[in-house]
Amino acid sequence: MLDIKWMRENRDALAEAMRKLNDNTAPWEQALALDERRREILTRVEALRAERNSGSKGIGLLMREKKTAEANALKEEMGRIGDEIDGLDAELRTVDAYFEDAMLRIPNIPEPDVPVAEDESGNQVVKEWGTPPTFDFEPKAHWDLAEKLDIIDFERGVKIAGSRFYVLKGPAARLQRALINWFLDVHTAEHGYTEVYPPFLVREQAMLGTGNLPKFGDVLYRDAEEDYWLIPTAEVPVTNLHRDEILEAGTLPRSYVANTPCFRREKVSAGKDVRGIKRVHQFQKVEMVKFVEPEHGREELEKLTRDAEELAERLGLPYRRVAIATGDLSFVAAIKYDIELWAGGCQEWLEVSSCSLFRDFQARRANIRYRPEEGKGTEFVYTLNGSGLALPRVIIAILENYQQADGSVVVPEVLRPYMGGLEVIA
RNA sequence: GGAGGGAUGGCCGAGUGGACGAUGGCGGUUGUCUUGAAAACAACUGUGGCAGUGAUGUCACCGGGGGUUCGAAUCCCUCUCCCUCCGCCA
Repeated sequence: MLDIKWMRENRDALAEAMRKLNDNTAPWEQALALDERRREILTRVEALRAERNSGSKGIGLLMREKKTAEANALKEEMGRIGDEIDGLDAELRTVDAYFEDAMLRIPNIPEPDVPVAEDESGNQVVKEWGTPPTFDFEPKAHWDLAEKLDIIDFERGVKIAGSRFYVLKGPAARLQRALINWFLDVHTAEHGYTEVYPPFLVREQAMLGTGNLPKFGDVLYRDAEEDYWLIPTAEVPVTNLHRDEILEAGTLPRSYVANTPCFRREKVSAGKDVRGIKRVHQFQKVEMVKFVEPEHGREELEKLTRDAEELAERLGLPYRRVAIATGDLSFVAAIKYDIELWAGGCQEWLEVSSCSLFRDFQARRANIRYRPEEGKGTEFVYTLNGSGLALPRVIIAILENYQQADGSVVVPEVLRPYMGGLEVIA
């Protein structure tokens, strides 16, 4: 959520930002109009309340002095004011509801250095690491490799749960577990993150806090009878750890890492990427989340992004960092880098991490504040997050890049201690 | 799932319709005293909205939402969470 005061005072900058985002649907003009109307009513209703408050006190005094007739006359007058307040209150409530809803549907403002473009065609590769492997044979896609090795069971996944579900088996299941454990060990032991195990089902309020609702309910799974939503990423429960809290400045930055399943309806992309495990309804992901002071936002984004990239480097997987353009930026992000791994079989760059700075956008929604050491009062924290990393696509990259002519797959060295010393999946 | 009890400021805890944004204690900040510290004493010590350049004024907030009333922390309804007992269960 944006700061309404800032919106009032920077109407032009706001309009310019929405233009850059290529978003014609954001109800920012409605929000500003509703805000004006809201304040108008508020001023009037509060003046009436002040009048009624002092009148009511007067009634109390008169009653004590047994001046019943005067008290009754005053009661009648206050009753009339009360009716007027009720009328304005009802109007205020309606205006407020529309105002809140509009505010929740306005996207974040991009950072000044985000590439400006209408859509993803403006995304910029800002860094490349490693060399895509070359093969002296025809490299296979992971679905072929996995089927031959009998380590991913696509058919039974579909039998049990439908399309876009899969079963990891034997060495593939263990490879995923090895990756998760190694990721968590690196982040906690070397990068200063605290591991958490959060709920995978959350209340609507939590989804509103991170910005997944109200706009993106169509990609979420939910309980039909109760207020439970399945998390699409650990970002949701972990960011909400500190909802409605005031953190002491000395305890910032706070860095958390969590390994959770992620559930996504992937409704928008039906028919796309149906083969393999590139786009699925359920997958495991290790997610990093930070709460920081505003002045350290950008610096922490760089650190977070490096924390993710380092994993790819140590796995020996070629990757590139992509700066996402304004028109392709997610609703909540002020700036976002995607990390994409090269997959030598299907010859594609696969997004395995999105590292974002949200500034105070999520913190305003979730009411996460801190007390600055200097000065008084409270400020909203800045939140950040990024995957480190999403499992299925890392598995794809390992299978495809480390494949050998006979269809076997070499296990990256850093993972061998986590695989019981296994060197080759054959 | 059934029955009952509860939720008050950073923490503990009082308050059952009228001067209560809320007694008191703890904690915190500042000051006095002291060479310094402790102790003692004193003052201050919640969050946010609106109007105003400002001093300031005003409104809201006693778990969330709604209602009754001239007036609600206090009465009623509802939701959430916590506790006790019963049932069930990895």
